[in-house]
Amino acid sequence: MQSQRVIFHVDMNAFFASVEQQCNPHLRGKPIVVCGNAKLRTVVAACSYEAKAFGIKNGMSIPEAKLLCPQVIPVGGSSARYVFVSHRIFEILREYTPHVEVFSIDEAFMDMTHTWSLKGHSIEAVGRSIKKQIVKELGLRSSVGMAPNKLLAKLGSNRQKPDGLVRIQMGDIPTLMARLPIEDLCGIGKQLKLALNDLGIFTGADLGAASESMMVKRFGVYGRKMRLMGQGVDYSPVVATASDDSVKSMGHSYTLSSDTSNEETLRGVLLRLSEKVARRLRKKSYCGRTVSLTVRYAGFETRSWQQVQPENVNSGLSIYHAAWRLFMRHSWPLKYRVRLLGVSVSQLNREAQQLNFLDDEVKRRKIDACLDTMSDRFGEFSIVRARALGPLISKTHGFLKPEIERR
DNA sequence: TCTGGGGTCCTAGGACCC
DNA sequence: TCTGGGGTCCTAGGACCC
Repeated sequence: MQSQRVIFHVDMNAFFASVEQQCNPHLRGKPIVVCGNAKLRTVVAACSYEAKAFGIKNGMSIPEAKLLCPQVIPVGGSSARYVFVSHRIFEILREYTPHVEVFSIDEAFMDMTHTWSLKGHSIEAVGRSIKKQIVKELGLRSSVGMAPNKLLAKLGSNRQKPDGLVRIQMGDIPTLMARLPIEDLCGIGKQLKLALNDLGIFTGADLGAASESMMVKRFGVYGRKMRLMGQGVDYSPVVATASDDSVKSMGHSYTLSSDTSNEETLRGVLLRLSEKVARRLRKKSYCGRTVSLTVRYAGFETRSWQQVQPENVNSGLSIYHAAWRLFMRHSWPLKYRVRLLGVSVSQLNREAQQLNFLDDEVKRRKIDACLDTMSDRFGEFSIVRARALGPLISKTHGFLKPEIERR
């Protein structure tokens, strides 16, 4: 019975920006935005509440943010730091229940059905206790939503920010849905909102009252699911996240500092991305069978192609060769200059990469192992294949340059 | 808006096999 | 070969999330 479940959703407030402010006291109380290298084409990944007050939002370009708030401070993000803090947060949550589903780097669902009464005298008291512990240990504020299912728990944590604590019960649903814009429901984005609005559906209540056959006809199985969302119904279980085994793909992409059709530059970027993906795969003892290439052109048109490889790959060179083949087959000769390149590997598995250890294969593995050791010791890309230096030669593409100069 | 980077899941058509 | 139907894999693209 879903009405008997007790689900929490814990959502960190302005996570990256708060971590930065916590680590750098001089940033506290100031409007900051966390972004990639501010000199390149980047967008706001997170902004402090002081920045939000100026109307700055995630996804905005830096010039746009500066227009709204000239004194805004762009801060280059440090993902290792966020991952570290994130792990600690989830450890805290696991002290309350083993059923913790990691939803993103700063969010998790918890099934507290059988454990809340062991941890406090009321459901709200347990929520408060979690928030308090995160502040005490990490100095970070969070919002906690408590409800009979994941959909409503997430809605709850979103309703009060920062530092929220909101419980939604079955009896609250009619009032809540009557005024809730459909786009506030997790799973309804820009396109679905437009399509639903076209059908005269604007609130959660509209959605819940829509005809099921019409919804299924228009949206397929997801139509049925959305209609239930409008009724506040969600049967999906909290699936405890097993540390790394749930990963389905690993990839990296890079937006060039300016659009280019220079083959050497493109090859260099692709090789570096491939090495980066390969290194991550090896670090987690993964290899994968499918290599995908994403190309975004100057006009922002984005295409992707993939190919299953004859055998599992986790070496930078084999990923690069596969990606370059896809590029040559589908995107060469270029009609437009290239804005972004992305490489990813999917169909991951942990089986032995290759059975026949040919001489070349042994050599390749030695080189990879050596690259990994060097990168671990001296930082990523302290050592790279010569081809990856391609962009370094051209001054207009600062891909590797900042990395090298830092040393 | 001169528009990042990391993912997930779903769909639909074609190839291929039985 | 003027041919059915089901199952599975592969590929491309779209929508969503943070």
